[in-house]
Amino acid sequence: MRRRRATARPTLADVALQAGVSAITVSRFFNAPERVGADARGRIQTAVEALNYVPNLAAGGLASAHNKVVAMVVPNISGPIFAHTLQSLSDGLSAAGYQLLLASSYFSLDAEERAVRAFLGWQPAALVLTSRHHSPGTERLIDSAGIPVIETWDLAQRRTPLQIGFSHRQVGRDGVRYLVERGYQRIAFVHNSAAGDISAKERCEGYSDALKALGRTPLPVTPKDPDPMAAGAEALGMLRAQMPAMPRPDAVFFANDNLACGALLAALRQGLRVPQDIALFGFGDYAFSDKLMPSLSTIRPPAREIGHCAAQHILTLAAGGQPPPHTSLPCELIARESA
Amino acid sequence: MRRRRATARPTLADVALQAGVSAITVSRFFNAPERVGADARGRIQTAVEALNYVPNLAAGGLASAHNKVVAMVVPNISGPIFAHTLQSLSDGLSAAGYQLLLASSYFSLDAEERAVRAFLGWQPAALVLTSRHHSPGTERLIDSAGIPVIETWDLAQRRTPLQIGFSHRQVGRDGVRYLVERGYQRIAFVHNSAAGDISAKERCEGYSDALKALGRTPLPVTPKDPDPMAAGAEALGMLRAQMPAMPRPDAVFFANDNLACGALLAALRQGLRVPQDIALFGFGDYAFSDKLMPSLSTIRPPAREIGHCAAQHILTLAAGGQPPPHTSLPCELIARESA
DNA sequence: TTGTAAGCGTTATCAT
DNA sequence: ATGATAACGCTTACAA
Repeated sequence: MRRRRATARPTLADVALQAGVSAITVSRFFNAPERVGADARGRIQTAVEALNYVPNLAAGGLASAHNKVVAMVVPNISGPIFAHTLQSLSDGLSAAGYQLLLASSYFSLDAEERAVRAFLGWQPAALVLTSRHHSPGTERLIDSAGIPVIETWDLAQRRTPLQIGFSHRQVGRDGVRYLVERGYQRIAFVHNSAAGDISAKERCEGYSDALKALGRTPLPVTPKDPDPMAAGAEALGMLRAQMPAMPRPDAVFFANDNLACGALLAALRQGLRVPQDIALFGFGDYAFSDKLMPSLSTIRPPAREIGHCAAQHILTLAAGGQPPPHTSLPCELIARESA
Repeated sequence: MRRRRATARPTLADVALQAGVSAITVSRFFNAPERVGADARGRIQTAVEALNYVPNLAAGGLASAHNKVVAMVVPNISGPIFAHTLQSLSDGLSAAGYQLLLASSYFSLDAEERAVRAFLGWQPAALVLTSRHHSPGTERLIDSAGIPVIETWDLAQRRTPLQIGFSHRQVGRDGVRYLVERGYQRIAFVHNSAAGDISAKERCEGYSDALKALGRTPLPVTPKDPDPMAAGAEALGMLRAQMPAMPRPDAVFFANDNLACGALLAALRQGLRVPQDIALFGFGDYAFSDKLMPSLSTIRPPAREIGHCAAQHILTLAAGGQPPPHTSLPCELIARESA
């Protein structure tokens, strides 16, 4: 049959011919140089440079069933925090010659499933997901994937997948404890349900648990606006408009810093003093959070650390090692001016 | 020779066997379903679901020399702006079934070259780069790559690669014109050379050109601190410490909003009024820029639009079309409070 | 240290 | 509409 080489790119065979060795020796030159004789090595090096040869990784992966690719699904790439995890994961992997395949789910379990299905086709060395909540289809794919799966940004005892993250419930509890210690009496929680962010719901549950344990009544608020900044402002309005019989909250815990920021700017526009009239507390420690005036008190998740740790785990697995199934990385409570 | 199937994953042949057709028919089921008979289609569908079959894309790409992957190199993933381009590129491509391979260069031409070399091994459908400045090695790789290359975030008449972006020199000129129209007399430019960001240098050149055209003297300042916020504060100090014989600048144009933000916060700490005592102007329109008080006047680059346009170009190319070689996307000057 | 042969899972080509 | 066969470019297994 006629050859059907699509590109004019040189192959291993071309390099071998030019260097006067066999193809397998050129293959070894790339994968185990120490097993190639010094003068063969020199001739191969020359040929590679002359031809501008780049190994075809798809072919290599097919032959070895071992692709140097890692796939990650994040809720969104351009968000203020997941990008840090991506960055550190990418850095840790590229140092070891791995490539990163990326997709975003926008907090949609269906989109996540589509991305996972597509990724599996590349037989990646590992699959990194965000959160531990998936569709049944995703679960099925993962189970039959035959490749390591790492769930990040979350932590709960669970079976197969490796987990690297923290407890969102604990974040809710920690925020409440901080606000209570500061003397705040009526603490509300604002949670933008529009996002479909299950982890945010868990932070809210932690908040509720902590308040109930103190004998206080949780006050969850769910604004409707899809834009988080606008939703924050909306929530502030809802809380200020409470029935007069019911005393207004003196502190508000937000599911993320975008919501908190929207509320903070709205509060300032309305002439409210923060934190004297109302204290505001966030989650995420976004880039703007320390630049607001007053600066935003918040909880910083270990975004970079998660990516770094995931990269280490993957390299450990590739080396035949066995990383710990659950890695708990601490969040950091950052006390600033707003609460 | 003994089989060496590494994974237990089902293959096309397994599906074919179960569906009672040949492998090539199953291949058609995925790539051209309309060319498969209705009842064969039904049996194949059943078999695919029963086996949880996912096609091996590396094998398909090898056979067809046509991988549904696009590779992109950005200076950094977690930066405030490139993430938007990544996000829109990823969205545009994943809708068409393409995957995104990602690497970051940290403004290092060598790191870019390494990433390009690794990417080329995947024979991607297209290679998307940031800026038009590359190492000679990268140029060589690109030339012999045989795949479309798109340079983004930059624009200058040039040969092979497609370009999608804007003129950084023009950004420098536009900023100057705005500040001059506002009546500022002595306009400095702050540029953190530590970043190795060639595009920022071009913005500085545009600034210099514009001032010279007006018969004024450019006043470029290059702080040393590697941290951009700190560098902005440092630059402010340098400018305030000018010789008394030389009047202090009344406006400062920063190469990016991080620098401007650092200067803004430092100015407020020093009791300076912005913009009355000193006007500050940035570039990038980062997430915090409209939240500062005073809010930061800046120029917004078409980050999302670039990614979207790149995705369109790639799909056009894949369909055999010929996208325009140079696409100019406008920046938007955003007049806020700081200048 | 180096080579030969077979096979990885898919698609292009040609045939029916 | 469906199939047989030969590639695609590389690596494993075994041999020398």
